[in-house]
Amino acid sequence: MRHTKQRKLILECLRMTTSHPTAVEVYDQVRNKMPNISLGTVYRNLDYLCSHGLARKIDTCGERKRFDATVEDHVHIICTVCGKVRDAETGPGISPQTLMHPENTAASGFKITGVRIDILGICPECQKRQPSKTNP
Amino acid sequence: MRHTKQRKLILECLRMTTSHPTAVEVYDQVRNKMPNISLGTVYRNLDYLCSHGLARKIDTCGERKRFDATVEDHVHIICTVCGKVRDAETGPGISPQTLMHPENTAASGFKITGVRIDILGICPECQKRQPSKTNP
DNA sequence: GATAATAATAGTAATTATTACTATTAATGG
DNA sequence: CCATTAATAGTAATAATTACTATTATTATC
Ligand SMILES: [Mn+2]
Ligand SMILES: [Mn+2]
Ligand SMILES: [Zn+2]
Ligand SMILES: [Zn+2]
Repeated sequence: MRHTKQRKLILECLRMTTSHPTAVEVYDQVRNKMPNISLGTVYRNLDYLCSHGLARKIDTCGERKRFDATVEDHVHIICTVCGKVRDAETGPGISPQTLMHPENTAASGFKITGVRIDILGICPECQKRQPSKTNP
Repeated sequence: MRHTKQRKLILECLRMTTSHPTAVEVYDQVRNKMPNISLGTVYRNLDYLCSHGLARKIDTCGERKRFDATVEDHVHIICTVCGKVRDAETGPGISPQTLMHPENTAASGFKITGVRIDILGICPECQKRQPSKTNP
């Protein structure tokens, strides 16, 4: 709601990189410009940016979440060992079966082991509990 | 490596349900049959089962991991609010574009908001660090 | 079946990512 | 400028998972 220096800096930092950083990585980066920003502020603002459509939270296979300023739908290549995330360079209309073909993934240098497809939504219980804000 | 009662019970529990339980949910279930099994044992065995191809660990949108005894590739419907997981009833050869069409998801009762597609693999750095076991 | 070797366990402590709390600061509308 | 109050820094708390360690129980061998 308010345009704070911290919020602007965090979004800038996220837009500057393609590394899909963790909250702590954003924190470390952002401290170069603002040495006493707090980690809590970074977490709070990353959540804020996500809930306002300016960033996305990524569930990696590791233990900590990663963040992405690219909000358009796109495919990620995720390392199941270290949790690293890269953007896949796939065109539109690609099928799950062809997604992991070498010609689509070679550039990443990853050794591909599988594809994960999840449909995201809101379950019946949560729909009852959380009526849409436009229709209370 | 050894066939313990605990390990057998945990796998049985996981195979009995379609709920994609968390480690703690498995723990609660399994304690009915073996009241003083420890939570650490549940975590250790779930990891063991996953690394031996008998179970899968699921990254939900929530904070805790879930587990699935169905190891064949299949599509999940995940609640982005509570992290609940259901199996999608999709046939083979379905495209990402049609995955979330109402006719494929209506049965779940979920309000669908998006599809998440990730390619999984091992990054160049981790390939160097972790040479395949068969070729040391 | 008894025995020895040791993988696995129970119980507990430690770690780590994330969230909550609170007094203080600073963005914003008037 | 000033009042309002959202947001912050700093710290404490929470919660999921992992690590540790003495003890137990599985399994291979006799
Ligand atoms: Mn991305
Ligand atoms: Mn499943
Ligand atoms: Zn890696
Ligand atoms: Zn839900």
